Formats: sequence, structure tokens, C-alpha cells
Amino acid sequence: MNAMQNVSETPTPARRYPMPFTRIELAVMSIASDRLVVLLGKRAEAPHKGKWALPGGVLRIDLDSDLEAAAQRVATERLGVELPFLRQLVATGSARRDPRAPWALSIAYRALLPLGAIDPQAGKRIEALKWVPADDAAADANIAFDHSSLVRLSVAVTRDEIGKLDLPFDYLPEKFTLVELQACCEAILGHALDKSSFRRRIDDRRLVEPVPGEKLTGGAFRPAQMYRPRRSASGK
Amino acid sequence: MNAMQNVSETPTPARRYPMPFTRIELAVMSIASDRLVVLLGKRAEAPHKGKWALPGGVLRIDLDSDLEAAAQRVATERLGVELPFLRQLVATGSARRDPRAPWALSIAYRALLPLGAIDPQAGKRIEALKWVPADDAAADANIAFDHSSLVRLSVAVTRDEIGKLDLPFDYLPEKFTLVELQACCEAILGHALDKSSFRRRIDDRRLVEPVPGEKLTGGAFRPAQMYRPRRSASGK
DNA sequence: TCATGTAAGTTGCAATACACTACTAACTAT
DNA sequence: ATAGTTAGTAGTGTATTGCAACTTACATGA
Repeated sequence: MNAMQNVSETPTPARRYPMPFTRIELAVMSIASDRLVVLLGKRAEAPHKGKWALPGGVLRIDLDSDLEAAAQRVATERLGVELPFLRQLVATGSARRDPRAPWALSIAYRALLPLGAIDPQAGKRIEALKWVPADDAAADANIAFDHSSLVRLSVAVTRDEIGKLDLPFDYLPEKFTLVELQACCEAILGHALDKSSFRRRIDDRRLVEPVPGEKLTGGAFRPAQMYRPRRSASGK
Repeated sequence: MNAMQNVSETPTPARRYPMPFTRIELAVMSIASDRLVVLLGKRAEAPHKGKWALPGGVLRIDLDSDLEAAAQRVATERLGVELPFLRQLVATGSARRDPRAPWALSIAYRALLPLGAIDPQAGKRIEALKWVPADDAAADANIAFDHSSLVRLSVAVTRDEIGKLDLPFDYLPEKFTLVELQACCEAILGHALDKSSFRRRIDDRRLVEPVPGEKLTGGAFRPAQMYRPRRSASGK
């Protein structure tokens, strides 16, 4: 089986078989006008030139130490940002997924960009960037490759997480009010939540703790208590 | 390294960059003695020769039309079985994961083999196969590569699914009694469930329906009604 | 044929989690 | 001081689940 017997150079399995064209795709989401939005790039090159797609890039085994690093590099190169909240979404691969190669494999990641930090700049091979309501992109048949279904999955998984109160603390600012937290969840879920249930669920689970003394005294009304994530319960 | 750069042909991105050594790993689980077990193979070749690992194989872009097909092919070649219940688990990749290649990527799948059909035969490059309680394998530091953490993840995800009553109908026989169904869930979860709650949860969600007329009249006691999955609610 | 044993399946109750509604609290501006 | 606005709380009914006790249906053997 293993042909180690006659050659000078050992033909490792890694060399014996052709490997798939492997890419990273990024479903970068954020919140704009109280809606979940996703970032699309207009493709500057073939295939699907001119069409909108998720930003992505080729996995570079000479540059990337692992998959997450690859995703961060792609984010930096294409968008000029770092992604604090980054989770693997799915791997999808088949022949005929991408005309550039006989077999194309993509590892898709999903991310949330904090509200303040939304300023990605179109980088290499991207003509323009735009934020699109995630539900629109999920239903848009004109999006390149199979990226529309990646968006669909990304939205579904993210909503599921929020529904279970698995909160994106990596994404949220260090301190926040409960009203802000709720607004964030509502935007992601796409529907309103009840204030009192929300709060009780949050503190039954001890997800957050008040920052002693700190209140947000913005306007002409009762100031809001600032909270921060609790170290203990919410691992990661 | 792909040595095609100086030729007349257009250097597509697929050819310009070296691609990772890409494999499929299978976390095949089943139930034995009322416990969740996972299938390990003893490696017949380096690296990690003699160690136990998840069965796996190289992705063959010439043979596999997509990732799932690749997983099925690997199952057939290595184990001699088909996997009715098959779901993607995770993709993991980095430099230094596998000494055979400068950069190794694995797409891991998890599967459940029906109780009856447990008879995988050691195939190519596997010296022996054994079923190990999944929790043991998840905690075993001697397992090759990062496969122990793949097992850990596989078990966690599967339990989570069962906890939500997302039942593995692809895995279950066509007809079953509720007692059997419950025993299956208990084995996977690793703890007992309350009979009446379990049944109420099941039929509030209309997950199954009785097969008219069919009862299992095994022993010297009340015969059990046979059930089958409901088409409507539980897609896939 | 009828009591007996065993597993299948049901019923009732308490505890919990949650949605909904209405309420109170704290601040600024006038 | 009062009005206005948002932060935060309390009470109540309903659905879901866990626990325990119960009934049902069969084969067996006296």
C-alpha cells in the first residue's frame, strides 16, 4: 500500500493525492438600524464577477498557522478589521462548486462586528462592500456560489444561540446596560423580547454582574446600571 | 508544493497555492450495553503506529463528488459499512497536526450505527477495530492526533441533540416501541429519564405516530405499541 | 378459570420557567 | 415642585417538566 520501498524521496500521502482548492469564507454580521446585517463584497474578478458574495480568501498554508488564523488574515486583508467574535460555521465542499478548480472546499466562519467598529474597507479583489439585512441576503438567489445558504445557516445558528441566552460577550463591549443587551438580542433575533422575562432569565443564570458604582447617566431620566459578563458561568 | 508556475497555462489560484493535506475523520458511535460507544481503529502505519484513533482517510477529489460522499467512501473502505446517520462535526486544521504534511486539515463527521448492524470490519490501514465507551475515549490522552477532542465534541453535540429531542430517526429502525426509544436516548445521554415526562414531551411535539394495529407481543406482559417517525414535523 | 407477576402506559400534583400586564423608581428640565 | 421619560420591579396565569402513584394488558401456572 504505502510505496516506501523503491524511491529516494518518500512519497507521503500528502503528495500522492491532489488536494482540494481550499478557501475561507466569512459571514460577518453586525447590527444596523436594529436589524441583523451581513457584510457582502462585490466580486472584482471572475468567477461571478460583479456579483455579491461573502468575503473570503484562499487558505495559505505558508502564512496561516491554523484555520482561525486564516480567517483572521482573510478578515484583515479583505476588510481591514479584526473579528473578536469568530466561530466556525460549516465546511462545504464538492466538485463543481467553483469553476477555478476541479474540487473546491470552503471553511465558513461567522463573526459579529461590534456596533462601533463597523468600518471595514474593501481590500484585495473586492470592488465594494455593503451591509445587507441578513434575512434578505439569506433569501437572495443572486448571491454568488452557495453563499446565500451559508448566510441562512449563519443567521439560524446565531439566533439559536441568542435564543438560548448564549450571549456573544466577545462581541459586546466590556460594560453595557441591560437595555442595550436586550436591544442587541432583539436585533439579532428579529423580534421584540419582554423586558421583565429577559432580565429574570439573565440573572437566574448569573450571566452578568453589575459594575459597582457605575451608572450610565445619559439623558434626562433614571440612569442605568452598567453590567459586565460574569467570569464564572460563561466559559470561553 | 505544486510545481506548475512557469508554464504557459494560466495560473489559477487553485494552482498557485499549495493546498492542505485534507482528510475525513469519522466519529462512529453506537450503543452497547446501554452505553454510548465510539469506534476506534488501531493504526497500522506511522504516524502514531499502534495507537488508537478515529477511522479516517484522505479526501480523494478524483473519487468523491462532495464531502458527504467522501465520508461514506471512507466508511466503506475502512469499516465496510454505510452510515445512515451522518452529520458534519467540525473542521480542524493547522500546521503541525500531522507529521505527514506541512499543513493538515480534517473534516470530521459523526455517525450512529444502528444496534443491529454493528459489524464493521477492519479495512485498509487499520489493524483492528474496537468499540470503546465514548466517555472513556473522550478522556483518553493516549488517542492519536487530536481525536480525543473530536470524540469529546461528538459526544457533546449528540447529547445536546437528544436533550432537545432531536431524535436520530435515520439511525433508529423503522418501527420501535417507546420503551426502546427511551432506552436509546438514555444510553446516549448517559443517565435515566422519567418515563411519563419523556412520553409527554414526545407526543406534545408529535414526533412519532403509532403504527395502527402493530404491537410488540414479546413476553408475559402487556404488549407494547409500535411507533414510527412522523413525516411532517421532523424534517430530514 | 382465576390469581399472580411483570412490564406498558396513564394520571395527578408540585415546582419551575416564562409571557403579559401593571406597577414603582430615579433622573433632568422647566 | 411637577412633568416627562426611561430604568427597573412585582404579580398573575399558563405551559412544561419531574416525581410518584396508579391502572392496564398480557402470559403463565395453579
